[in-house]
Amino acid sequence: MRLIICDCEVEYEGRVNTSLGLGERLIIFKNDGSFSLHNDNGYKPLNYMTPPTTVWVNDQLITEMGKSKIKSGNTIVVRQSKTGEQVTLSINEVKLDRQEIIKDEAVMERVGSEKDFQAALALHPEAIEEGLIVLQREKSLKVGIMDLYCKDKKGKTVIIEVKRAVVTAADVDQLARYVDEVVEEGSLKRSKVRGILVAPKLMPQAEVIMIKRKLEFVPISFGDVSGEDTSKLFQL
Amino acid sequence: MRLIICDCEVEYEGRVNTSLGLGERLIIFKNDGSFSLHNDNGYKPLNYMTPPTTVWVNDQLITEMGKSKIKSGNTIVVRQSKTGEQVTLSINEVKLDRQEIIKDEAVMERVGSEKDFQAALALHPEAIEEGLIVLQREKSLKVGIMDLYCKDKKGKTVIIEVKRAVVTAADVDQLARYVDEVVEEGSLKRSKVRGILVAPKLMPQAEVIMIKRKLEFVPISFGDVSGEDTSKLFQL
DNA sequence: ATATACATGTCGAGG
DNA sequence: CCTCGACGTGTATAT
Repeated sequence: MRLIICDCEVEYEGRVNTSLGLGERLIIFKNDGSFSLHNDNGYKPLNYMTPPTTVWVNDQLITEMGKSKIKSGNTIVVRQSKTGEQVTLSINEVKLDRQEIIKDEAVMERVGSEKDFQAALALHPEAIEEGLIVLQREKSLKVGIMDLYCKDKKGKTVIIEVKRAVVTAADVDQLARYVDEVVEEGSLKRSKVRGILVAPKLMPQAEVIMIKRKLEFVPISFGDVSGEDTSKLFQL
Repeated sequence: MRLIICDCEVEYEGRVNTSLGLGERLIIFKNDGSFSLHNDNGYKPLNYMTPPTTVWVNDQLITEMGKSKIKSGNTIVVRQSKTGEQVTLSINEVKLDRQEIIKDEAVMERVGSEKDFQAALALHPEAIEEGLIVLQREKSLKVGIMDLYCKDKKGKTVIIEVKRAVVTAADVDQLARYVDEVVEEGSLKRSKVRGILVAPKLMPQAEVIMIKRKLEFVPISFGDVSGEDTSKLFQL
């Protein structure tokens, strides 16, 4: 990992074009070829590049990032090998330049993803509705993959779409497509198939569409069904 | 901006919980309160926090980031003031610790956004279809805002949804909602209202829905209509 | 390689 | 403050 703090101008040419006048920034070249450029605001970079990249300093290809010299007046080009997108840096003054070796073998553990939520609901379908039985998780359809395929206590087919955060209009339409396909493919009556959105929150726009498409919403968050101490997850 | 390279363990408790065992990472505390933690892969941080934050070192509130001492054995807590989400760092060994002042007044210029594309299309509607007239941009509806409100040469109402990259299923549904509202609110026949997706590319799933909802797709990219040298934008 | 859906999505504009 | 839609979205997973 190479850290450079410098006064520079920056151009990006790719899916859009951006340009940034003179200013001091932190530049990070990582070992995997990723590049990012930060000012003093926000956790996100102003410009970036995903690997694989090639880096050129004054039209000279850099093979070992740690050994290249960078000084005032240099032009650095970071080029995405696959897409050809590139960032061009015009270096005015280098204020810090360090090559650091950071060793990290750890793998991040994560609890609370949508998959986790879905799994918890599959174990406790009664949290959604009394008498609900989960027949299959991640059932494939032509138009996508439904989260939970169920039957309710009256024997109706129930298709459940799980969202860890908020249900949007797009999510409702997605569920509506699943319900449509199940009705059509199974030659069922629409009244025999229910579609339920399970999430902590529903956007107003989504609610309108939900009602229009005769779908249902059950407000549950991961904490409600995870049981354990993982239940202290935040709801924004 | 404070840069710290250290061996540490990391926990995040918030919308999800994450934990990361011992390893060396780069930590960035920015002036606006944002926090991020990087390993040597990818331009994205492993953990991060958006402002506003408060930072605590061994339960001591830090008021000036530049002046706090951080050393082996310390516990650093970065807390999102509004949401309460927090990252907890257990510092094993500090390998680098620098407080840097970086001044950047520049504002990034950007060309090629969807707004730009929309504006170019409004100037050259003939690129979409001969005889098309743009009546209004960004026309408000109950269910959202349509990009371009037009009439075709036969006098039919045309609603256009512009995408700078790829049309997805969600985008088609979005346009379908707009068409539905215009038909219902204006008590029009569906056959008198057209919905057109303008974008460089259409996903297969999106095409299926498009056909089912009787919408149209016109393949155009920003470069085709921008005319100038800004036309060298990439299509992934 | 391509398509699909998730993300601690974040961010900014508009009401 | 909330809602909504764009983002150089990136990223993993399944096909």
